[in-house]
Amino acid sequence: MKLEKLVGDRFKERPSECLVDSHALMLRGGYMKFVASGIFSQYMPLRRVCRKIEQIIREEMDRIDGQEVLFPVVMPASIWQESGRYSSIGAEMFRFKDRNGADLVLGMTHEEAAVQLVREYANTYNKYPFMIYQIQTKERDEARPRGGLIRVREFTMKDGYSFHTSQEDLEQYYEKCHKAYERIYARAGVPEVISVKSDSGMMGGSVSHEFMLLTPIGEDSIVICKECDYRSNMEAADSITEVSDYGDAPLTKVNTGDAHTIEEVCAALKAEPKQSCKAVMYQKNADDSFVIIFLRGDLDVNETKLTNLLGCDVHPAAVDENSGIAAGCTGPVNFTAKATLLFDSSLKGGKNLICGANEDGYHYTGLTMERDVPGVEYHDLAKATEGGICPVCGKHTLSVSRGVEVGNIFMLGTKYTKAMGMQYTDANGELQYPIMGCYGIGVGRLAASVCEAHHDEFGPIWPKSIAPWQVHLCCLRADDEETHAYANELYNKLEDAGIEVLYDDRNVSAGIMFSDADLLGIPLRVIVSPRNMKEGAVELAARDKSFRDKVPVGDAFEQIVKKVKE
RNA sequence: CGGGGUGUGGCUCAGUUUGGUAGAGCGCUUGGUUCGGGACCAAGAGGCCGGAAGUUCAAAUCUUCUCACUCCGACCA
Repeated sequence: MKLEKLVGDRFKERPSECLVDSHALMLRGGYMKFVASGIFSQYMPLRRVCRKIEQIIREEMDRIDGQEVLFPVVMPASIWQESGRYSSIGAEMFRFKDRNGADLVLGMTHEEAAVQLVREYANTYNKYPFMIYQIQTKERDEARPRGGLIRVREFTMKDGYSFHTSQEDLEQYYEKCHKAYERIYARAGVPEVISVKSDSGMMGGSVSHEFMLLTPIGEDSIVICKECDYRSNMEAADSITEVSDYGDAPLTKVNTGDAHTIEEVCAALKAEPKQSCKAVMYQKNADDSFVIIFLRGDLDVNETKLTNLLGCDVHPAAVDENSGIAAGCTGPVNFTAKATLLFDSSLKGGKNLICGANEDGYHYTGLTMERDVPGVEYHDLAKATEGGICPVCGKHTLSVSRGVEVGNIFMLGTKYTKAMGMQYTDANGELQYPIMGCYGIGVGRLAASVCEAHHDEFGPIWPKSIAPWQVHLCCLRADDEETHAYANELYNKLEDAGIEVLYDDRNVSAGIMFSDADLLGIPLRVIVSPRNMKEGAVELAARDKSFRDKVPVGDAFEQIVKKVKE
């Protein structure tokens, strides 16, 4: 391929709306073009990167006996009504009508389509287990696209669905798939991707893992133990705390004046936030009824754990006079207003704490949970914290990092097969519902993540396995006949040998040529120039700066082939 | 959905406060000189200033409405 004819502009200025480096570099490097919020067209370089990622995924899925299929993008509402998700999923799903007024949706995930595809076929236990997967476009009307390809509304995803006749079989396959995913990330050049325990969200099911690339631009918070192998998404992370025992003290009402926040109250009473019991208020989305969570003053509520416990969605409360709640002075003792009260485990066994007295301007000191609020049930509702206690090894070794989710795997159970009436006859002649697993990887997001993990100020540094081309051949001073003739010859030889080479023989300055090469991030750069020709040499340089050598003109072809193959 | 911000040649942006003939740099075209890290000189092309309505002798600039994009939050297989 000649760079001269490569469609797509490369440019110098960083677009102001780009906060994320991969976003800026992919626009600047002519990888993609903005079309609409969260929607991009891909130019050839990005298409080639994505194709290589897809091929790696395909090979690894085939290796664990996946069968590639293709589901439709447009689906009738009816199969989504069967699973119940037509109503449970909100505005995130694109919905429209066909000319006859029938309801259609654009696929944002394909569990329904997968069950629809195999439910008549897989009617006997003999046909199990099996896994089907596709690599295809997903459409999601995201509330807030961001970060270039990190979060978009239209994207390519590999999604796989496995079907089993026993939980043990699913677990075995899940583990196989977990390993396949590790191979995929390693092959794509990001072996540092880790798997973490995750919350299952709208997919349903019990056990799930997310594959995370740790980076400050990530949208998820990841809790990692530095001592053992405990790793979890913040959403699903257990919070363990020590008992807050500050000795015996009587429950005493004190005037705290205008102090309302935990910081103000604790400062006024010369205590640390850990010694307080704070109240965090929510309202159920369904009926606006109040939910109050009491937890230790230095902790925050993990809203995912809260909604999982309640079984419904909530929003932060808007407290008014009619609620009877004394905002800023709310406490568990003598609480009379109407609300659901929940207690976080961090308060269990707490002694001599500070809490609101449910009266404006007053707090209690000496709150002792068992004595003053007897018989309550405690739940784990707090967020894990930096330096917190690891739920597995019990040491104060938790750290919290940001991560981008580049894949996930779920044990779905029978949620979809039951809802959609998929059954098979087992060995005893009885009807059973198959157990499902599902496995996703976002291709574009992975490409952007690799770029994010491997770039410098000048451009991406693509790993060889997914680089758009293997060799970037630069012919400096193409107006010099001897130089140009040699570069042409080298280019033709490399092409004939099946090497992917991008050939730049434009008559432009070295600065332009090199900065374009930096933006394209191809691992091996070959520089043919009059200066090198005079020495009878060709220069080979790695984009990642791991080497920069001159080789004799006569050996150049062999040396390049060797570098590409190694 | 709530709160900010921004829409001006292909790109990055000035100009808007205080209304008065539409600007710069990059890119593009042509000619010339350069040439190993985004060269230089000269000559060009290219914009009804997101859209609509209004105020005014006069609107990129003021008013109202609207659309799009973006950031923070909510939401998120």
